[in-house]
Amino acid sequence: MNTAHNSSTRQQNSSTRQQIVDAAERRVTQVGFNGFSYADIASELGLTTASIHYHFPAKADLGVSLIERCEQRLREALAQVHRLDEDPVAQMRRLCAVSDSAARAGGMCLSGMLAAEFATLPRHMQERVRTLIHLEIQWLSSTLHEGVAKGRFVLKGDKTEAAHALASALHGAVMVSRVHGGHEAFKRSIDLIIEQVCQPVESEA
Amino acid sequence: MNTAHNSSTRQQNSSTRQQIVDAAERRVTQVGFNGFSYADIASELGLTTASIHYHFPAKADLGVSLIERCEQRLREALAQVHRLDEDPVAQMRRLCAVSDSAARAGGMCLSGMLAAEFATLPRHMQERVRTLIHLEIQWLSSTLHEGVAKGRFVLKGDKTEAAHALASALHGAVMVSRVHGGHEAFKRSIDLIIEQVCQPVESEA
DNA sequence: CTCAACCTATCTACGAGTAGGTGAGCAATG
DNA sequence: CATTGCTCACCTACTCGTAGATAGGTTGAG
Repeated sequence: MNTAHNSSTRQQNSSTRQQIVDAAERRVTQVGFNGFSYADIASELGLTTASIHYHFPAKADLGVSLIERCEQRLREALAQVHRLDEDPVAQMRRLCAVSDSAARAGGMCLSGMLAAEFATLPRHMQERVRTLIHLEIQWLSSTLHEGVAKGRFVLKGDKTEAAHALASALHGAVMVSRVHGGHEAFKRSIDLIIEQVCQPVESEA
Repeated sequence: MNTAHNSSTRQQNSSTRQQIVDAAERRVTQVGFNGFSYADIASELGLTTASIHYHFPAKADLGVSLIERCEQRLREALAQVHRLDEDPVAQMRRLCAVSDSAARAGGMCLSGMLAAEFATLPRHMQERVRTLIHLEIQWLSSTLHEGVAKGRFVLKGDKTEAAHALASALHGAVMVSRVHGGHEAFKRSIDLIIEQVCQPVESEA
């Protein structure tokens, strides 16, 4: 279940801590950061709230860890993409897949949910949310640049603006489709948006 | 202070009740339905929480009133549009203006925020949120139909799908831009999306 | 023996909701 | 036309539950 041999730096036990963050992430995507309590996670994991406070003294600490992990995953995926020189259209599909799994589960992306809750979040979390969303848009933007350069996308205007619009559409589609239309509507929406905004040139049939 | 002469049907005093709903709406668009308390509204209006409970026994009642009022405004606007046979491109701009004012204020649309909070809302509110979003999409859809018929939009695919995508993009743009890019980014995003998805034919210069 | 990783027990706060009271305004009636 | 009675709109003063957080004890592995 747990492949970590802790051979690396330190990070103590990590199993329980990991599970807490996992559970918190699931909750956030479903009910938001303010929608769950330590008690919820504790009962799910068979712990007490005090034990969670041991790992994350304040809820904001848990929130920050959550975002940082998500951000790190994004950076790693981004590095992977650059290392493998992955096809831009495939990159785009990969990024959409994140939203897609969120939509399939009837939840939202971490970043989207936290953007909605933004005004109620602790300062530290707000800054992290900003950088997380910024990173998403950067990814989209660089994918578009690369895709246009390689002739895989057709796109006249500014790439950063298009990236911003695509990120908006993705997060919006997840949000809207979970109350109206469901996962099918989500897929049709983003297919349409991607098609219209950056006109991907599929490899061929 | 109170301009109501109660000469009409009934609806009792309505002034305070109105103010409560107004205050609640402002709060919801900024911090969400779960982000404010009766105490917040009470102190803003110089009342006690008990007084608000008098008008809205449970918070869910306030929430439902909130949504119903919003829905009614939408229906009225829709009726107005049909009565005046307003230009489809102008209709589209009008609907965008709602999101625009929300984005300008750094908040979200009522429907968008409630969609994000969906899983934590009382059942009664959930149903209303569904119909509200449904109505928005219907409006967009009929506007697109009409616009295409009148040659004001260029749009090949299914209108309902495009409407869904547009609604998603609008709500997403409001949500994303308030944590990254601000109002300017919002405007650029929706301009781009509208342009790409339905290619409005402007009257002329 | 020490320390990480839990636990029990408790505190404080705040939020939703309730109970019951007050006073202004109006309506009917003796 | 003054009295009685009712209701609306608000109040004070709570209850009850829950959430975040703390203090300090226990356990088990190295």
